[in-house]
Amino acid sequence: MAVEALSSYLSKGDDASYHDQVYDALAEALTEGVFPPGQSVSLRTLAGRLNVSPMPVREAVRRLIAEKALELQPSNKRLRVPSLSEDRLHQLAKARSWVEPELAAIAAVRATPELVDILKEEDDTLMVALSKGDVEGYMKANHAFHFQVYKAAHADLFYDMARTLWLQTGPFMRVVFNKLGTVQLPRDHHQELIGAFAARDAETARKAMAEDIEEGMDLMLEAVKFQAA
Amino acid sequence: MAVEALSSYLSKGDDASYHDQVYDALAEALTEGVFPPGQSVSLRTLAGRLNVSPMPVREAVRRLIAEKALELQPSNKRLRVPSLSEDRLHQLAKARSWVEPELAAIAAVRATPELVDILKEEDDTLMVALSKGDVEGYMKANHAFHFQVYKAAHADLFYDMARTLWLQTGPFMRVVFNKLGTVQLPRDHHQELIGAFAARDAETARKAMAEDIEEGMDLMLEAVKFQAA
DNA sequence: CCAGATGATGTGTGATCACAATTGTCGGCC
DNA sequence: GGCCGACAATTGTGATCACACATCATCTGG
Repeated sequence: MAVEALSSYLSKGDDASYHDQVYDALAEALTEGVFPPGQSVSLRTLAGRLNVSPMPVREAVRRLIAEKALELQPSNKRLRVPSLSEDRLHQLAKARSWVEPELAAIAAVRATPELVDILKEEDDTLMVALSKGDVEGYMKANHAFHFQVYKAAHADLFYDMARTLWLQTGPFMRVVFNKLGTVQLPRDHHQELIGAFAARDAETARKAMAEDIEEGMDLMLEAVKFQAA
Repeated sequence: MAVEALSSYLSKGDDASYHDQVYDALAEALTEGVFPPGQSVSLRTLAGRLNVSPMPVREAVRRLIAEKALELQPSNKRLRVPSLSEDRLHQLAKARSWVEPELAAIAAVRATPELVDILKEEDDTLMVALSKGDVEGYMKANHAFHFQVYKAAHADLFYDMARTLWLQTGPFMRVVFNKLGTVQLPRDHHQELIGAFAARDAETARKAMAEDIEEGMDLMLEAVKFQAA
């Protein structure tokens, strides 16, 4: 079970507070889809896996609940990784299709040659994972690529919105991509994006990012419709 | 000091958990601008004012920090109501100008005659507050009006995004509007909005909401520029 | 052999205590 | 009279305990 490997997500020797470290660990695990939707978790179990008392876990989890990355089931009040309804996934797609192209446009005009180089590297490791059929590696690299872009925009509010949206899509995305296999994964628009960044062309960057996201989310929307039937 | 009246925000006799009640109380107080930006607060003080132990307050506050409605100062790690930079306010304006018209458009096609009646009533109380020069009453009524619309959209994700954005703008809005007085407050587009709802016209509703928000946020942007000088 | 009651376990929630760090406040000194 | 240092109060963080409730296992009675 995935939960056991959690402690590897803990940043070691950090001077940040425990609940921040726990939050980071859980957030990363969630966006990378370590937890499948519907997975139930518990404070004490997580605390045990992370070698901390339940206290910091409570605060980290409270924050994740606020970001809809976790939920308390109304019936038993027990903790769980949320499943996505078709309606909610549709809203997520719309929201992502607005914020993330916006971030790409902002980042493009501020792009530096260094950033372009970093993006090329990230995209290389992504392609390697793809060719090896490594879904986990693909998701990790894809996440790294996108957020390298978003960080470069220096737009905190939008950045956090994107982060929250990925937090919600992560678990479901992992399930879908696992089922599809890397062969059917969307041919991403990262090359167009890198080109737009090199040229500092905001509108091309915006459009490339929009297409990248829409294709990915379309896959998930199809999957959720299929699952409903 | 505003903090003292906090207990009136607590929903009495509710069977919800304490931290939820505390959260609701603080959230409402923040969106209505009871706390000025920069105001420092403390867990034990809030707990005392709300007649609960510090424990539920910690969880409520943790959630509000996640939503950027409160912040921990990096230096002291002490709790504070955040101030808005011009850049952040700009992002808030952009985000609100996207989500809230979206919500209005969705709600418009689902509009019922009952909703239209409710909106008319809310708008009446808003106008009364305006004519009396009652800034607090205006903000309360305006908040109620908008979220009556957003609730009708039945789009949870967008709704929560709007809620979070209001949470962040609330404290600053109160300061600005207090300085301006109700005379200079933006002539809202609520009548157009109500008309669009009666006709179930999504695009007119979207445009009216967009203009409503942009005018309000423009006032705040001017204020923040003035304050910077 | 199976169904229903009963105890054991695990759950989130809240209270209380301990601790290190920061802030605020007095008193005394120059 | 104004500044500085020691002491007291307050802060957020974490750990531990208690409790009500839900879930699950076991055992008993038919």
